[in-house]
This record gives sequence, structure tokens and C-alpha cells, in this order.
Amino acid sequence: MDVKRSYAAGRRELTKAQNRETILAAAAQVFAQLGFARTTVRDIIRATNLASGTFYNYFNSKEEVYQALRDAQALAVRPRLHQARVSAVSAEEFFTGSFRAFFGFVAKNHTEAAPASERFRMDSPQVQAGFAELRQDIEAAMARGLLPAIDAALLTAALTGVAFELAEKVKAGANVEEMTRFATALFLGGTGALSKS
Amino acid sequence: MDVKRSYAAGRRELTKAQNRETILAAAAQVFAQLGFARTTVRDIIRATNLASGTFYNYFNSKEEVYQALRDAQALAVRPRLHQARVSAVSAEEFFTGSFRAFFGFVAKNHTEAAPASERFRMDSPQVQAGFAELRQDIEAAMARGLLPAIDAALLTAALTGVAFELAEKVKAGANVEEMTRFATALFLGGTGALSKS
Amino acid sequence: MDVKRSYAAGRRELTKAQNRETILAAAAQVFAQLGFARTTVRDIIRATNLASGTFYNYFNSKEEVYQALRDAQALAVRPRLHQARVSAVSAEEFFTGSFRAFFGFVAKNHTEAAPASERFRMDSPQVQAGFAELRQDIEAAMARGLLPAIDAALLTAALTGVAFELAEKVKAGANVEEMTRFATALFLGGTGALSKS
Amino acid sequence: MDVKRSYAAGRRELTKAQNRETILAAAAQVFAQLGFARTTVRDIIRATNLASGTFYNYFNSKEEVYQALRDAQALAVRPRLHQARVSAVSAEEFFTGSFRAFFGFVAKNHTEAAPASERFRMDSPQVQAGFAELRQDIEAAMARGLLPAIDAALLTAALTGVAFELAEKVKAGANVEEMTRFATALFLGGTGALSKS
DNA sequence: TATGAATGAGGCTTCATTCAT
DNA sequence: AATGAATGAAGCCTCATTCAT
Repeated sequence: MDVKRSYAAGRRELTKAQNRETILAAAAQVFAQLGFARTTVRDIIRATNLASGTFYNYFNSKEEVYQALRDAQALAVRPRLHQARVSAVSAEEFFTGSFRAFFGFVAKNHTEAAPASERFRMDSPQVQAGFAELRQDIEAAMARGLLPAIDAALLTAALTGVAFELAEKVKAGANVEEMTRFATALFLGGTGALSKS
Repeated sequence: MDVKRSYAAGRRELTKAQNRETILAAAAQVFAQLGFARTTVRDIIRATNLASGTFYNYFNSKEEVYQALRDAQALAVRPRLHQARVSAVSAEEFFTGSFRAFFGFVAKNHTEAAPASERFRMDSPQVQAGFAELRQDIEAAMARGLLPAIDAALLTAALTGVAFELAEKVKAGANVEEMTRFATALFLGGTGALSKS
Repeated sequence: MDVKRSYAAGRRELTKAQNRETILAAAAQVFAQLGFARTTVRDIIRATNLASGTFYNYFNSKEEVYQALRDAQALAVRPRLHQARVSAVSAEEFFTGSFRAFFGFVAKNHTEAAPASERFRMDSPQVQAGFAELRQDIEAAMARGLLPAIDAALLTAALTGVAFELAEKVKAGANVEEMTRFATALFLGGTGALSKS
Repeated sequence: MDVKRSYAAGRRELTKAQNRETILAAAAQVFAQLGFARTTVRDIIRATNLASGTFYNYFNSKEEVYQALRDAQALAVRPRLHQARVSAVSAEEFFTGSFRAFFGFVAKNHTEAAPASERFRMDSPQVQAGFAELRQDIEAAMARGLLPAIDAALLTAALTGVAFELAEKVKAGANVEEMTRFATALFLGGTGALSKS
């Protein structure tokens, strides 16, 4: 019976992980199709083979699923962004590396959203941590003399705004390198000017 | 009889206009508190003294109310932005005037939003028209030689992203002039650099 | 002022009658289009130029409008049916006259109903009176020796059933004379057989 | 585990079947009391111990419930009617058997309807199939020489009209045999006359 | 742990009707 | 008498969540 149990437990573990992934994959698809607001837990369940009750063994709400998805994305993209920034030896590399990594990620990972769906951004802990990390990297770069010493909070905000706005262009098919060049030049020139003002 | 009718009509229309305003005001408050997605028509109605059915004499959905709010805002702020841009005689004036008008409007008109609520943007015709106008103004400024001839679509996106992102700082209490200076310097330097790349 | 008042009163009378007719005409059309069950008072009002409140100066519900329509129809067709029956000098004339008058009326007065609409029959007082009259005419015809002395209640029911069922064929385009011949022969032969059983 | 599952499934399905029957029984009662048009889904739910949402696990609308009821009735009565007709070796048997089966069924299965409620007929597939079957049986009987060769469509309509109209008498307490005799004689004589005209 | 039917709160909307003008 | 906006009851239906199996 011990053997049986441990075997069963092993199977169960596997199934647990699989079910979680099943739900996440279904949710990613449904969110992309309907948008977050119009998606219901039922929609997610219906996109799987699982029973409605099973959902609640893994998540407590669609918000939790959404955060898990965002966290997974952030976990996937953050190290790359961070790496691009800490290894930069010039301001140009700092910006180019960051934007290229971000736009590249967006180009690869975005799914077609419903056309008229609302645009929104939910600040999950991981996403917030991502922005905090960006700011820390900026401050570190300023300390290293890579970037001029300007207001790091505002620069973070500006970078974020431009990155997300151009990301829409990328989703619409724009070229990653062109977006990267544009954003890099904008911030290179912009931070140069800010350092003198 | 004519007098009576016109008097009656006047009274009626006054009440109607008042009710419309009542609903819009309630909706603005509830949207700010709960965010658009979590707001229901019932929430809006409950924030007024009106009966549930009355809502439908004025709007067909929360989306319609939202668009009416956005349109009203856009109508209020667009002429000012447009004016600031067409009267600019230098790139600096172009950016400074635009950002100052926008941040000033945001500082005066924003309502307290729930801190972690989703951020979203609904593209009502008026809002879209506002972006189209921005782009046309940019292109006109390029034609006038005020701005260097760079990709107007990308510049529009970047301006939009920075403006909305810094607007959050303004809502959080940041100084309008400081935000204006920062954004202006960023884009002055940025567009200068882009024109040479 | 007296003159003025009486003139006004005259106008009003006229308007009153007109409004009633307006509502009845609109109701007839809407009932035909939507069926009785799916028709609402609002639908009827919307099919007129009148205000919603005005409806209640003339009728208290759609049921009342419906009865008024049925009564008007019954009033139009009953005298003809009655006349056809009392003037009959043979059983054949009795049936032929009745059916021809009924089918002819149906052919002229039916309006296209929604295809999948429910079929229903509301027994307004006038309609009930119409059936009572049929039965009386039947009994009178039996007394005159025109019809054999069989169960008048059952004969009334059978005539009614056949008449309404064949009326559907008439509405679908069947020939009035053919339906009349068929029904007449059926009841001539049928009553003959019943008198011998 | 198999045992457990099948047991559980058995229990579940039992409850499901019971709930379905509960809803159907409640609907039959409410339809009879209020008539179809005035019945709401809520009325049906209120006539059970079930929660409002439960209704929608079984039916999507009152129309669906109604069709289920009609279909069940049609399924119950059609084979008997069909059997009575195909086994008939004379016109008299054809009519007698049909009417007796139908009136007998009505006498046993009818529920008390509100007296002045509308009478209506919804043409569910099963009901339509019932009429089609009647017509086919009639045509087959004509082919066999049992019935004279007259217009089968009109005969079907006439039989239907008389059957439903006399069924009202049965519901009101009339004797099944007497109704059967009356209807049979009517159609025996009637078809005889029609064959000669 | 998985299942999936039951639950009932709560969303949306329409409607008949009232009543101030 | 006519108007038409306001009313709120009441319909419809979906949903997140529970819980017996």
C-alpha cells in the first residue's frame, strides 16, 4: 500500500502540475481573445477539460490566474532585461539592450487580442518588482557614470511609457530593430539634454 | 398655451439635463473608485438618487457613459492642446505648451482612483480624434520646420506614452512645471538626436 | 367663450375618436407582426404618434385593446353569419352560407402573422357571444327541420373546430369556395349520418 | 473506485432526472393555470424547491420546457393513434380507434386549465410529426381503399379541428365514448358524402 | 483531489404605469 | 386631454462558489 500510495502521489504531483499549466494556458488564450475584463472563470474552465470545481484547487479567482501569467512573463523577461542593463558599458548599450530585449519579448509572446478590447495594465507584484528593478538599474547606471544624474523616477516613468506605447506598434507588426533604434535615440538625446538643463 | 408649453418644456429639459449630469458625475466617481471593469451600471445608479430604469433613458450601457465622460474631457482639453501646438514658434514652445496644458488639465480634473486599479484606455471616437490631431499637429510642425522630419507616428506614440505616464505622477501630486520641464527637455533632446541618426 | 369652448369640445371629440382608432389600427398591425404574447403596450404606442400616457386614456391594457379588436371583427362578421344562417332554406344553404361568409371574412381580414408565432384564440365576450349565437342558430335550424335533431353543443364544437382549422388554410392562400365546398359536404354528410345513428 | 464512481454517477443522474421531472411537472401545472403566454420562467421555478439558476441547467427557456412537455405527450399518444389507424380494417374502425385513443389520452392526462385562458398550439417538431403521421396514415388508408380518395390535407385539418375542439368537452367532463361516437359518425358520413361530390 | 450540479446573489434590461407639467 | 420622463417591480440570465459524491 505504501508503494501504491507513493505511486499515486507521484502521479498526483504530475497531474497537479499539469492541471496548473492547463489552466494557465487556457487562461492565456482566453484573456487574449476576450480581454481580461470580459473573461470569466467559466470561460477559462470551459477552455480546459477540467471541472469547474477543480479551478479552485489551483487559483482563487481570475485575478490570481492573471497575476500568475504576468509573473511568469515577468520572470521570463526580467532577467534578460536586467542582464542587458548591467552588462552595458555605455548609455547606448543600456537603452538599446533594454528596448531590444523588451520589444523582442513582446513580438514573440503577444497573442492576438480582440480588436476593440480595452487596453489595460495590471500591476501584479512581479510587474511592480520589474519596474523597481528598472529604476535600480538606472540608478546603478547613473552611479557608474553610464547615465547622467537626472531624476531616476521620472526617467523610469518615461522609459516605461515609451516602451509600452511602442510595444503596441510591435504588436501591430512594426520592426523590433526600428523601434529599438527610435527609442534608443530618443532617450540618448533626451537624457543628454536633461543632464544639461 | 405657447408660454405654458415652452415653460413646461424648459422645466423638463432642465431636469433632463440635470439627471444626465447627475449620472455622469456619479459615473466619474464610481469609475475612479472601482475602475471601469469592476464598475456596474447598478453601481452608477446606486451612486445617484435615480431609479434603475432612469439610467436607460440617458445611456444604454456603462460604456456609453464612459465614452461620454471621455468625450467631454477630450472636448475640454483638445482645443487647449491644439492651440498650444499651432501657436508654437519653436520646438521648445511646441513641447512645453503641450505638456503644460495636458498636465495642468490632469492636475485639475483627476479624481482619486483606487491605487492598484487597472489602468485602461478606451478608444472612443473623440479620444482617437485627439491622437489624430496630435499627429497632424506634429506633421504640420515638421512642415513648418519647427520639428525635425522624423517618424511622426512613432513620435506621437512616444509623446503619448510619456504624457500619460507622467500624468500619473501629476495625479500623485508631482509639480506640473517640473513634469513639463522634464518632458520638454527629453523630447527636445530626443528629437534633436533622432534628426541626426 | 362659450363658442370657444364648444368648438374646442368638438375638436376634442374628434381627436378622441381619432386617437382611439389610431391605437386600434396600430395594435392590429403590431399584433399581426409580433403575435399577441410578444406585443407590449410600448410596441403599440411606438407604432403611433401618441405619448405613452395617452394610451391609458383609452385602454387599460393590451388585453383590452385586443378585445376591442376582436369585438370589432366579431361585430363585423357576426351579422353576416347570422343572416346567412337564418335565411337558409336548406341544410346545404345553412352550412354553405356560414362557411363562405366566415372564410371570406378571414381571407379579407387576416394580416400576415410572424411565421413561428403561437396560434391562440382569446375568448372575448363578443367571440363567446358569437359561438352562442351559432349554437342558437343551429337549434333554431333543427327546430325548423332544416337540420336533423342531433347534439347541438357537439355540432357547434365540430363546426367551430373545422372552421378555424380550415381558416388556416385560407390564410395560407387556399381557395374560399373550395374550402366552403369541402366543409359543407363534410357536415351535410356528417349530420345526415348522425341523425341515423 | 469503479464502484464508487458508478454509484456516484448513478446517484447524480438520479437526482438530475428527478430535477428534470420536477421542473416539467411544475411547468405543466403552471402552464395549465396561467396559460403559456402569461407563464414566466420564474413562475416555474417558484413552483419547485429549486434555485433559479438550476432551471437553466435543464432548459434554456419556457419554450423549451413547453416543447419537452408536448413532445413527451406526443410520444406517449402517437404510437397508440398510429396503431389504431394502421390496424383498422374499415373506415369506422379507422375513425373510432383514432378518436377513442385521443380522447382517452386527453381524459387521463389533462390538467385543469384556467377557464378563460388563451388556447394556443406550439408547433414543436414532435407535434408536427404527429400531424404528418396522421396525414400519411390517411393516405395509406385511402390507398388501401379504407377511406374514399378525397383531399387528404383538408381531411387532416378537419379531423384535427374536431378532435381538439371535442377534447375540450372531454376535459370538461364529457364521456369519451360519446365523443368518439359523435366524431366517428360525423366523419363516416362526411367522407362518404365527400367521395360523391 | 476531481467532479459537476446546485445555489442564489446580483448583474442587465424592459415594462406597465404614474404624474407633474 | 396630451405629454413623456421617472419609477421600481420584475423579468431574464450568468456567474463565482460550494459541496456531496
